[in-house]
Amino acid sequence: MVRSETSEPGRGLRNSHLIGEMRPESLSVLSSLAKRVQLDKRAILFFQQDPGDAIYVVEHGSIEISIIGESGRKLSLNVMRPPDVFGEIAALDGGPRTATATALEDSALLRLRRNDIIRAISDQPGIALDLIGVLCERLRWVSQQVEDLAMLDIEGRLANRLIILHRKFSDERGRLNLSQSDLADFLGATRESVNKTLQSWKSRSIVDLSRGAIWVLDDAKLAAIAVQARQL
Amino acid sequence: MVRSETSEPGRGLRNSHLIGEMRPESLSVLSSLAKRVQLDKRAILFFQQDPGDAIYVVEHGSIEISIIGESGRKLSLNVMRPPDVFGEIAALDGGPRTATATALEDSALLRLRRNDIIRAISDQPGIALDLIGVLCERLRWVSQQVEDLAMLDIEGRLANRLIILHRKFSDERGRLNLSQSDLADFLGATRESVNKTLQSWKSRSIVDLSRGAIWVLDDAKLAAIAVQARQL
DNA sequence: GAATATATGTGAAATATATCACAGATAAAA
DNA sequence: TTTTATCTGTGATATATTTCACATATATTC
Repeated sequence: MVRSETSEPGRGLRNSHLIGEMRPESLSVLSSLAKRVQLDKRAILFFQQDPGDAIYVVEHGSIEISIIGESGRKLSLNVMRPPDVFGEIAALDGGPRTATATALEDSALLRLRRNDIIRAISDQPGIALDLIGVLCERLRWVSQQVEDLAMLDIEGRLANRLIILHRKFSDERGRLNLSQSDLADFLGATRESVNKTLQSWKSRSIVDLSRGAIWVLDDAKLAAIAVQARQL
Repeated sequence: MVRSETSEPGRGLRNSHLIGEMRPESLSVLSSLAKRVQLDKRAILFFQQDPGDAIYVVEHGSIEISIIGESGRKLSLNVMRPPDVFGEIAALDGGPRTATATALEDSALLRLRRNDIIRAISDQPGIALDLIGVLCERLRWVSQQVEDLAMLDIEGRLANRLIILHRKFSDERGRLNLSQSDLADFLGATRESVNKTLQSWKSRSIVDLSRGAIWVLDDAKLAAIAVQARQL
């Protein structure tokens, strides 16, 4: 699955979000420690519960972070793209992976190992603050997910997610390449339910649909649906 | 609501979980910066969305961390007791509060402000690692919550939560002081649904019930129910 | 192009849970 | 004690969502 791993360090690190928030002096310390990892499409980088001590930075491609239940049901938590960082929980606390990471397409990552991170922190204490920033960001994301799951019905959750996914993944023409099944996995809902909601939105010209793709036509109406769902 | 705030620092800090994981040399730095806060029962320390830059350590009492929807529905995320730490997200990243903190009883807290924390980190870089530990722990907790909400039905969620709450809050005689409404708020479910599940467990001698209290009689059976729920 | 796989669209039935409407029970206040 | 408020217990009904069972459309492979 993991195609290759070289020790070529990285210009890629310079563009990462982690790095984006980092002081320049932290940069050289970390870049020199990173190793590049190549993943084929559908390769699984790690499973939930695995031991694992590395943090990853996405250079190219996209990595899905998901929870796979024992029943086989999947809940997608996030899709990481350049210059996102993931894997930080297990990397930093030494515990098992809290989720599964899968390549959605051929991808290239930079890997930083726990010991190297700890060592880098003692050289450059500012790095710890940057990592704290990443963890806080992740906590806000997951907390929002809890709130949505507990408070919103499918229409509300779908409106919320679609807005976010659209912002992050749509191409120049507003096309979001995502099957309705995959979208359903993001909500903790079934494909059928998602389809029915999308159909009703299509009839109101809020979205347009085709095989494997969604266009958001009316961002404002979606936002209104999301807001309204919170008030019920 | 906030009864008083003195600058008396703290032996209390020494017992905290934050501190429990900390190097002794970090200790004196932080203790000297903490201020004590007294809260009356039902006092609200902060609301979700509030600005806020302090982290708190529970000295006495208990603080409920919850999300309150615009509809008024409440989802309880956690109850913090000595020596728990909370409020770390906003304190560390400077953003708004992600949840509401309410005193369930008269409580005493230690408050550490953002600037003091940052300053303490530059004196004692090890403190940053301790904070990273707290954030990772919180991420694991919230991630588990997402998984439970998305994957488990009410019976499964109730079994899970009850095991955890029982471990954390039951007194020597195994009595858990918690109304069924409050328990329902922990699950994102209604009191009625919780009651019906508890009744069925009572008939199987898994729990015993009285006004405002629950006894877990058969921990193992509860665990079995939780495991089984994951496989559906 | 034919065959095969994958994605979408859609109704009917089954299921889980919420909502509603009460009737005790128990505790707190007067 | 009487009153009042707050919990608990429980059925009937309503509702959201899943499950199931297909038909159709669109890609991919042979």
